[in-house]
Amino acid sequence: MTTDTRETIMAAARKMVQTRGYNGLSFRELAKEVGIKSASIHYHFPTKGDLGQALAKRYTEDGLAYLTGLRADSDDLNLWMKGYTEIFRMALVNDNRMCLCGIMAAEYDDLPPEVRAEVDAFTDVNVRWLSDVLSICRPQLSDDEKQQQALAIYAAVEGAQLVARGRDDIGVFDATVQAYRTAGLLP
Amino acid sequence: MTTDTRETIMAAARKMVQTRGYNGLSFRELAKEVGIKSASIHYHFPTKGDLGQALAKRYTEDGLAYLTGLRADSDDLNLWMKGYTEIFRMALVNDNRMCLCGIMAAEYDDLPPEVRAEVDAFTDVNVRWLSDVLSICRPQLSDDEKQQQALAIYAAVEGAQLVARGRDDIGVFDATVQAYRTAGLLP
DNA sequence: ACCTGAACACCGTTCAAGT
DNA sequence: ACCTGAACACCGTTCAAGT
Repeated sequence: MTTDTRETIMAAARKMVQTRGYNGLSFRELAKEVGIKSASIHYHFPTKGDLGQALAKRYTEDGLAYLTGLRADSDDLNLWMKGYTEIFRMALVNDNRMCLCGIMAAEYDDLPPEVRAEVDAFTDVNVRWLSDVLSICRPQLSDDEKQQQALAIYAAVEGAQLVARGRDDIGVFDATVQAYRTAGLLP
Repeated sequence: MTTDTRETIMAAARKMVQTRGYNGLSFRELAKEVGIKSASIHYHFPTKGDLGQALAKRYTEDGLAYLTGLRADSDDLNLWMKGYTEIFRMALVNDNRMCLCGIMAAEYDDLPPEVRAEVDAFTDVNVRWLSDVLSICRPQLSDDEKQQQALAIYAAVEGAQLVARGRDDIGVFDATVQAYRTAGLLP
């Protein structure tokens, strides 16, 4: 069995960013964890921006695969939305981490352009999926309204995660999402 | 007229943090803007944590004064809530900045304890004020329910700001808040 | 193909020294 | 009371050098 150094780097870096953000990611610390020198990280990812871009791209791909699977595995709307919020919930359960692109969105102005583009792409994937779900359960909405409603759902869930993370209390996340559901913001 | 160096530092630092976060705040850059050497910043704020703490404390005090004023100036619920979301809106209008404590919440794990405590205090002030407003317009709710509803409103608005900031589009913020209002999440 | 040590300009912090 | 230069251990990055 061969361990792919590039993948090892990405796995460790993803965890670091989900905990401390893009600015909090240190090549030297990362190198120590992987067991190589920090200069060697640059062999695999020439700049920190390249690494950030690769992380966000992979994160979005994995998320999209999960969301596509959700819709393929059942046609129960409740399961779909439960599965959607579950991604964000699991990040918190997993060492009180955040959504990779949510935490980097807060650092938006400090992000290299290539990372910024991938953070935007993650938002697009979320909005697109939610918008598709809304097409089914709220067919009376116009495309613009669906798009806007989807963005509102995404924003609210990211906010719930941000606030619950600060409280280090998964109960806050659950109760907040429940409040969204009760209000009818989530279908 | 005397210019208070300490205040000059805080004003410049607040803007930097609202744009690039606590980690993005550089003493050397800050010193350049203020016109002193970076070592001199340490005379006023021994550590970066001290500065961050002072910033968040001041930000919360100013916010609380504004919110208290809102309730004193009218007894129109709509004006209150309009005024509430307006704080977050203005940060975006003002060079696409974020709520000081919202952006620092994303860096929570990297924050010195004294800064963390002030970020928590800001959340508490928001939840308290919203909860008081809910006491008036939703008197049937229990204290726990009001508290939870207030937290959900705060989380949703922070999320709206985070996402709209990434889009650099005040229209996204407005439409998202409107979606919250329509859903009945905001009173 | 993959890794390294050494150097560079950055960072927060400390401290002895200046006025 | 307020500021400074110099030093320290950090940071991302570069590059010539190793295997």
